[in-house]
Amino acid sequence: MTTESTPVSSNFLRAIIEDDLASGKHETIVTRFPPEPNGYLHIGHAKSICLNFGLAKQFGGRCHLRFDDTNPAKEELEYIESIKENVRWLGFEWGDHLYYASDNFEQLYQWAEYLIQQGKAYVEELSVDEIRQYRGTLTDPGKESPFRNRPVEENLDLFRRMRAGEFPDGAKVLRARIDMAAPNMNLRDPVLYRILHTPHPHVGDAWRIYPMYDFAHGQSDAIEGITHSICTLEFEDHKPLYEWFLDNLPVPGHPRQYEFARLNLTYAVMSKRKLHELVHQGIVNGWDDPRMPTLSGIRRRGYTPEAVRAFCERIGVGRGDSWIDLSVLEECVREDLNERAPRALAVLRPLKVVIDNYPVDQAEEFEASNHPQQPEMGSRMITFSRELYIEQDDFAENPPKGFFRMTPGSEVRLRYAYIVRCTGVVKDEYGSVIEVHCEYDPASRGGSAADGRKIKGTIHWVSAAHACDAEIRLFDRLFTDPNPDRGGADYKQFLNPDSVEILTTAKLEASLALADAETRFQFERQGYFRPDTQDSLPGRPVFNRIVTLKDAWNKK
RNA sequence: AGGGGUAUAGCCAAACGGUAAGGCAACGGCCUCUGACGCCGUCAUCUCUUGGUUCGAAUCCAGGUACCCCUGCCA
Repeated sequence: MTTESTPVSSNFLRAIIEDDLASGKHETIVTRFPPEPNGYLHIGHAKSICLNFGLAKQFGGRCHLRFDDTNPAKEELEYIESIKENVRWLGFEWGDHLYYASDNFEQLYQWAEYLIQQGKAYVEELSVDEIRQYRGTLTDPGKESPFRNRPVEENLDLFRRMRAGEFPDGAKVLRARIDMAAPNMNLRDPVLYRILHTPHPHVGDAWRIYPMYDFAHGQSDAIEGITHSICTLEFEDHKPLYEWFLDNLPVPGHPRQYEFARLNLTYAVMSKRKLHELVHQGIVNGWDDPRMPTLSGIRRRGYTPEAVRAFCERIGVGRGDSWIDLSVLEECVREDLNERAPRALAVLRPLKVVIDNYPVDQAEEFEASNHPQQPEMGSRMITFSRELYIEQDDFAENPPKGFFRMTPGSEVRLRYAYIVRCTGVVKDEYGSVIEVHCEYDPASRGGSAADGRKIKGTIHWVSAAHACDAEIRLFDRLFTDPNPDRGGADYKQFLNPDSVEILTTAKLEASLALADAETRFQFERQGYFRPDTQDSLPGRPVFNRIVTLKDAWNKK
């Protein structure tokens, strides 16, 4: 029910599409999100998903979901499923347009033979090392392979035998015959096919040879009728090759590739290799660990798809490297949740309070608004009694200047209940305050003073006898450095040892005991929380902190 | 410098030869039964730099500088 109010601003991709539509170059646009199913999607992918699906939606076109599954050595069914689920969760639909590059393998193979017949591809028998040496360097041209000029028939025969599985992995490859002296390394006779006796997650054991990305991507775009093939900057160098295939093959269309800068987030790592490492070395608890920048992690943490979409719109899109501050993402969830999260009272680190002048056996209920700014969200009753818990941070025996919570001798309001005055404390043998004593003002029932006096501070509380015990997990950034990738140093040295704090003695208002796992709450004065989807149990909830509330006091 | 890119505020980012949008952050102030939310205000005489063209330049031209990407049978 949340509307995304983030204004749609101009960017170079929208401008290109507007021009193409206005000039009549295209009547409708077709984009695609083309993940390789070799890992879980992360927030950087969300940028690409929002761009591709968002652009298609904005301009009345369509967006395909296509698995770029050309390397079975790294790809798995598990990843295919998680990717579909994540895209759906983000709020996008591909309808009938689910594709796999591997569905095009036969066509790609035929095109490879076509290239051979045209004298534009050949079977290479040099070893990996030799190919590397022959390739030359960034500043020196490469040299031609001794196999580069063999007859078409011989190439065809060898290639067919590669397909038939006659040769072991690595024995041969098929290469395009372009230009070993090209300044663009991608044009120095790129490899088109390699031999891989590995079953494929989507097409099973049908193939012994698999096409490389470059030989599959553009042609798949053409087959699907993609008009705008949007990818990240590192593929810009591949564009001449992308064009070369489209120009030299009888493809049914000619998509155009456009590049944008990938998302970088502070206090996070985004490379698949590093995310794999965090998971497989047990540094985090799986791909959906709430501290992970994966969509699964963000989702479990409690972020909403609306917030992630708003984030992707807000950060814009350009062609220069940029690092978005984590706080931008956090602010997006706060904005979303502030609108719609019901409020509740929860004490994370309890400090016992006894209201000495309140009857021992008495309990009374107060009506608490579920959302003070949105009365239509209703209210619930909270129970008050003689013994309560308040937040340890909300009491100070020797308050710093400007502190207006509970402190000996002064008044503070217990939200929705009464105004109380602290009259004394009980300390343990080490001098720590373990219990606070107060007297309440019976004339302030509901929280307002009968004489109209202003009470500066209002704190949250929970009745000791009526509270629900809970575990609460406080997450913080995974790294201590804003750029853990910096300078090639080992990013793991920047792991934040306090990235998660588990509080096992939290006390919640009773209404939270059976909280629905999909409901996000604002625990007043603290932050937004949601029950953990794996570990929360009815009556014994486990809450994840999604994000804190802004805190002008703590900042001082 | 082999090739390809990018330079606008602390972080993103508009502007398409007509006199520097917007968001986040920050900083003041107001409001407040959440130190939240909300509201008001401040925040680039200037667009990496040096020249040039022009009545007029972030936008065009020339030369510098900085940073990013490319030598996988990965994508």
